[in-house]
Amino acid sequence: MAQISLTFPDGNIRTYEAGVTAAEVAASIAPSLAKAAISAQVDGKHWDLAWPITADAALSINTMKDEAPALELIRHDLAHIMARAVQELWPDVKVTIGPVRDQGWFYDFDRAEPFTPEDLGAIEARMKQIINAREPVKTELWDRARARKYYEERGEPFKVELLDRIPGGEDIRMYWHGNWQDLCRGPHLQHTGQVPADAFKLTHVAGAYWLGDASRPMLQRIYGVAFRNRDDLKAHLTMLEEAAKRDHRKLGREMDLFHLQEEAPGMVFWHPNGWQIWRGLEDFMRGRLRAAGYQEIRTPQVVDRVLWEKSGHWEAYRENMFIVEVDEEGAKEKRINALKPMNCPCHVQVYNQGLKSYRDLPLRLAEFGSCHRYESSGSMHGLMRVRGFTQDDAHIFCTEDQIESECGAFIKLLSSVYRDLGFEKFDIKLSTRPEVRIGTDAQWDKVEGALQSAIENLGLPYEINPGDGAFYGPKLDFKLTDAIGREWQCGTFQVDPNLPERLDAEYVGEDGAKHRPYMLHRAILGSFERFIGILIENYAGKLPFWLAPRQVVVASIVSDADGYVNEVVAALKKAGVRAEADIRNEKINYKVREHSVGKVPVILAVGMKEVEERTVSLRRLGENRTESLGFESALSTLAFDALPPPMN
RNA sequence: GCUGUGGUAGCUCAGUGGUAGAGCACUCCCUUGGUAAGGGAGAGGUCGAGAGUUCAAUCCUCUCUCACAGCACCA
Repeated sequence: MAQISLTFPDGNIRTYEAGVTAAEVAASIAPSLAKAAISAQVDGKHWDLAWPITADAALSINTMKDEAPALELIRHDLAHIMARAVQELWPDVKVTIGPVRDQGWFYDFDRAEPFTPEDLGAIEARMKQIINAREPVKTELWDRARARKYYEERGEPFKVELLDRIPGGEDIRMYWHGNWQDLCRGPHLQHTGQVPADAFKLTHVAGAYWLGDASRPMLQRIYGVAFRNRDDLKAHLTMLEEAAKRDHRKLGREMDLFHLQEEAPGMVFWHPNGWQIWRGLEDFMRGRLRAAGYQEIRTPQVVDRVLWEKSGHWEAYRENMFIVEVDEEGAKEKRINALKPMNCPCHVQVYNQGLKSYRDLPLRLAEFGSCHRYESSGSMHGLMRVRGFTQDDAHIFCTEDQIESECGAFIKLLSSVYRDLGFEKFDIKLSTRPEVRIGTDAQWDKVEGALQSAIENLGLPYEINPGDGAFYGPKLDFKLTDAIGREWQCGTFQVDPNLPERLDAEYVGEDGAKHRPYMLHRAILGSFERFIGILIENYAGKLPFWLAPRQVVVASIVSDADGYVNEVVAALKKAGVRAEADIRNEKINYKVREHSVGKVPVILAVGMKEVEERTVSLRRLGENRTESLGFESALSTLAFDALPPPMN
């Protein structure tokens, strides 16, 4: 037998016979390690303990303490155990695939009737039996023909199709969980008892297309979550509750911000409180854009199809456009217009008015552009995905040489905006040239390089998404992270030489000849609707003072203080603070509770003591203590807090 | 768009083949109370829309619509 050398994480090198399994290696080190082992890393690759190692390698043994491999194995084994449980309970159900995902796994089944919540309970119970039976997990390499025959005979058409999709050279591996087997590339645990029986939960059922293809059959997908121990599972379920508490749809109703209704699906009815947030955000952005050298414009909502044909949208995007037909007087045919789904073609129209010189570039045209897109019914979600929305859109017309500096300036602007809105962390993704594209490689080199060095000059980390750019140019996507760790893609920066070409934008260069400008599409918030939804969820409704729709409620403790309450409110309003009086015939406890639930950041309570001393008792949302302040000092403090974050 | 589940008072939800109920909110009365729900009374619903079955439909059937959870989509 040939010998191989295995290098351990501590640098030790040991010699074994070729074909030794990771389990045997673990046993050779210590019996306790053999017992604790769940899998191995062989040259960084996640390795089943039962697989033979045939060549020199770096090896480390994983135990349940190694979070990533442990979770992967637990979740992956649970997928198999669940599939086995389902087939034991309903033998005619066909199995398909069941990958590990996010916090757990799912498995897709082909079954005529949908699974019910009661079914999930039964499956879960059966799974626990399988786990408690400590059934051995075995792996075997099979001949492709044998595997195919096996699944054909068992009437498992989806498995046959999967088998046929495995590339020719690859091993066909079977995994047995007790007497039940599944086609799987592994690795897996050694026996089902290694899966913690109290740290998983089947969460829900949903339809899902076979292989994610809408033209293929719809299967029944069962989702589960799983962790290494019960506490982690609990923590996860608590986190879900926390996310549910922050749901902007719920908070939007409670805080009386907006509503949606049947007659206008996907279009938001903003209430006074919600619209106040919007205006606060819009004014803030307007200030930042002005300071960054943008000029604000406004372009039409309804535009003739002719323009959309020129821009290419009619061909590529018509499915998603709201079409407006108009009977024009005396016309033989209806004139066809579309609600704009994007602002860019209109912005080129503004650019095209009057001859532009290279001296005018870069020209930055910004619009809080109201757009409409016919989103499919199933995709809409509160404010996060709507059919009518407003982008903080802008297009920068510039020369190729100006792209890099414009990109750098944009990232600076974006990061200051995110920071001031409470998002410290964001990621950048650079999407590079796709297979199908226009333009020469030299142009792509130059433009991609411009984006890349713009990011690098700012010393920011970024990832590359190879091949994910638009057909006309590369782009940057900016993803921010919210208070509970969720990521939201908001900002974007796209380089586009195509639309100026299609819509015939040009400028006169230094040489006196006409040139095509580049067009940079860029947004920071993305859409106001969605971004406000993100803000609400990020702050759990407790928006920063300057954005809060109702900033201060002045509440009387006894009705003899009502006059002073009104005086304080009037003074606050005059100082630019959004203040309201609460002089209802209710106890102060009641008022404090109601306005706390309503997420009002500051409550000023006023009783006879305050009237006599000309003070206020100030209570901030989320704090249980109160602070006594003089009238004037409260006024100046709150007036200062009401201002948006300053620019620097 | 697809699969599944839903739509009953402003909100959260119960309920029944014989045209409906709770809690909170709302209105009024009592209460003037010092920092997260004081007490009492009252008003409020075409039971998502349309069609069908039935002596009778909020309830059963069908269609539509919207919402929710996924999937697909997001040039």
